[in-house]
Amino acid sequence: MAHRHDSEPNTGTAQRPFADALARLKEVGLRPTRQRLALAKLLFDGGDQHITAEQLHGMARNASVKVSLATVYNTLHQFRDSGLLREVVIGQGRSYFDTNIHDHHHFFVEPMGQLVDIPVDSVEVGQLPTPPDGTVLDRVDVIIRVTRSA
Amino acid sequence: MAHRHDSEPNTGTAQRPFADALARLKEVGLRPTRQRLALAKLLFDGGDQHITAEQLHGMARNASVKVSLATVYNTLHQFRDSGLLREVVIGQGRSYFDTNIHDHHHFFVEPMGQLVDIPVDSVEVGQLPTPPDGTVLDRVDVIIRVTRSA
DNA sequence: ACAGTACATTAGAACGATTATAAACTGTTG
DNA sequence: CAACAGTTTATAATCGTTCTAATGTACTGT
Ligand SMILES: [Mn+2]
Ligand SMILES: [Mn+2]
Ligand SMILES: [Zn+2]
Ligand SMILES: [Zn+2]
Repeated sequence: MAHRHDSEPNTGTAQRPFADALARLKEVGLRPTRQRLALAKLLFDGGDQHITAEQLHGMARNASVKVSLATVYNTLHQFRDSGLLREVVIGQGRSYFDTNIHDHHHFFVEPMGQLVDIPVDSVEVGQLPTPPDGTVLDRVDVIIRVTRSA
Repeated sequence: MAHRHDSEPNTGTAQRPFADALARLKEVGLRPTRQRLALAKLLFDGGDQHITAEQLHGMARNASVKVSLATVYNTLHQFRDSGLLREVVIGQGRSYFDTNIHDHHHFFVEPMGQLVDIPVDSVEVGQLPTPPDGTVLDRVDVIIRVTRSA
């Protein structure tokens, strides 16, 4: 299986943060290298987050993990391709990688570009129109753009 | 007024494509320069379109309109700020400028990145969650990602 | 019409995020 | 351990976009 579903019973990974990184990599068939283990830990320990490549690189540096920006990009893309992460492209040319891989939507707080999750059942999207000829539905993104008001 | 509403009676601009460009610029208080007139014509003559800066620059070149890419960007942004265009940021770092300024949503055909309009009442988005504290709702974008199937 | 001025256009450089390259390194297998 | 495939890395390249500052143009008042 490529990724885990929300409704599956918890297999333990969420509870054992330190052993988890290795298990995740094994599961998707990626070699557990120093860099991937460290990045997996940074990504999956603690709650869900929406993080850019630059930010993750900064977190790594901050945690004294020696890893190049190129590897951060490589790893994020591999994790995305393996279903460990979801990529959210939003704003001008910025990619966020979302550790919440369940079906959900987003608030996008401009202008600083912060993402906030919206549970999928908080938005009633009924009655989808049929896709254009020769195309098949991939995914529905609802982005609620909000701005600072205070 | 900053822009025209869907429900207003047609004031004639849609019917008189050639006189239209000038009228539109006047309406929003932009000087009718050679470049802006030419770009307005390319944008607003004919049906609605979703166009990138590069594409519009290409259309201009193709129509023997001498205009720099910088001016194409400047003009698109001015038109957007004036309410003549809507900007749709989607895909990795690409901006589309949408001549359909009415409230509506989009199919996004990957991987070539074509946009197709969805009338706003074809998608039932009810029951929006309340925005995060200190923020106020700006706009709701529904993007239905589809892929080639044939 | 003309000068004065604010606004607009432009080529080219700069930018920021991302992707490609190709050489050095490391995990795994036998 | 040897051998190989897979991985990491510094660095260059790319892409769309924005900035700069020099030149050109549209409007205003006389
Ligand atoms: Mn699934
Ligand atoms: Mn309106
Ligand atoms: Zn999310
Ligand atoms: Zn549209």
